Amino acid sequence: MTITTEASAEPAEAAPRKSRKNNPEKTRENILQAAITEFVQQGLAGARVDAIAERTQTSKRMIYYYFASKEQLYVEVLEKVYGDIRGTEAKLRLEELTPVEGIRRLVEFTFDHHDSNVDFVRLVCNENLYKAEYVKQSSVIRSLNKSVLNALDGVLRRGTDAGVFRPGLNAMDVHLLISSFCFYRVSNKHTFGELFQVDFSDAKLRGHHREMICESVLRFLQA
Amino acid sequence: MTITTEASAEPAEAAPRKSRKNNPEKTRENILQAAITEFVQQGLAGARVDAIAERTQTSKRMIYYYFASKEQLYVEVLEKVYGDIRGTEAKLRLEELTPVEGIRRLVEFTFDHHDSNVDFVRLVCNENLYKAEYVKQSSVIRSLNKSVLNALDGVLRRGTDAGVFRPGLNAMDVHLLISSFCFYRVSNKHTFGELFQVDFSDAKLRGHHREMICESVLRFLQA
DNA sequence: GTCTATAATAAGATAGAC
DNA sequence: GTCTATCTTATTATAGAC
Repeated sequence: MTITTEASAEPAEAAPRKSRKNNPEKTRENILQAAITEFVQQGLAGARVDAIAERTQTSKRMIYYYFASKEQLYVEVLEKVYGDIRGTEAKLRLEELTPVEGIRRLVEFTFDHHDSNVDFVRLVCNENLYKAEYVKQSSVIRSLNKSVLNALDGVLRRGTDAGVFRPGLNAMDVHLLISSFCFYRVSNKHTFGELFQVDFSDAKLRGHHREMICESVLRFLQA
Repeated sequence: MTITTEASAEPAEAAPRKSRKNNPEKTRENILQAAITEFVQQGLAGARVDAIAERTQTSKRMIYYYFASKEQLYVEVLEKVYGDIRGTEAKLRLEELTPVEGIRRLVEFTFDHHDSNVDFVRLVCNENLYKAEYVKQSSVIRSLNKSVLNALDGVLRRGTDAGVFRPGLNAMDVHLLISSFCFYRVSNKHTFGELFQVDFSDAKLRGHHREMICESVLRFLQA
């Protein structure tokens, strides 16, 4: 009589079965990266599942296998891209700096972040064209973004207490001021560049804008 | 002998021909308006020619008859929307005001314009996703937008000469500062609103932002 | 888990009558 | 100039073998 023969026999037979390089994690990640590229370049409506598949080392079938639909894949792309920013502000350690230097560091960080993450900016633009429909679908995304306001609020308070910043300042207002400039400069570089014949990717202009937004914000806060 | 009989006979025969309400101008305009609505809501890739036709009092065939393709229709939509702004800045008569009041009027105008023209903002966003590809195709659009810089430059000069504004100011920088805030507040209201749980259409907040950008710009210019 | 082939449908563009 | 019907292609999604 053979008891539990099956279990002991399996492992030996499983190996020889042509298991090339079945790697679910890697395949999923591979699809996600390809999707980011496609969605960034084409938007949700413009993106083609076939095109995503072509950017992949796997097939279209796998996209549906892992993500069920184009829309759900898009939501996961959003979550990933938004997630990449999480915590980065926390690492700025603004509380170790003087209020003025803290603002300067935060502004410069925000500027650099947008400048070097065109993909993120484009996805957010696309998402606004959809009235944030997909961002709203994700419970993950909403849970972020609160750390920025807290950090900023701390710096503002210290500055006001020290008398270098005026009283009555609001963290969300200041964040809006900083974000709008940093975001717009990237999101609208093509139309603005065409209409006024300037090149926003020019390093010199970039540096000038970086300094400019710092000065602008600091003047806004000034007592 | 009958000389020029054809010309005199034509008008009488043309009328009885069942010309219901053939109005090329009106039909064209009708299509263009429908297209604006559709492109604003869906973007270029998302817009459906069938959907545009449904918004029309005419048929899909007419869209191709007048505009040849979806893309060309889109370009004409862009031209129309950009064109609507032309000249409006010129009517501001900034030269009649003090420099500070001139800036205030320009900022408030820009703010109000973006706030009440969400359609324009959305189309520009969409256009940036296409890297201004279609704006570049239009020779009409580029010819605009120069009046703003001239008007602004005049105010800045007068302010600097009067000693109320600091020297070394650049019109494009100031325009960028104003535009970015006014544009971003409208373009990103959905994601920003969702992430920070605020409603940008709230009248009170709107007034607050209007005052805020005025103050921000004036502080930036201050000597 | 992965592939190829294909179904089902949607969408841009056009034919041809009036 | 305008309409209805349709052609053609592209695209999302799935079936079924391995």
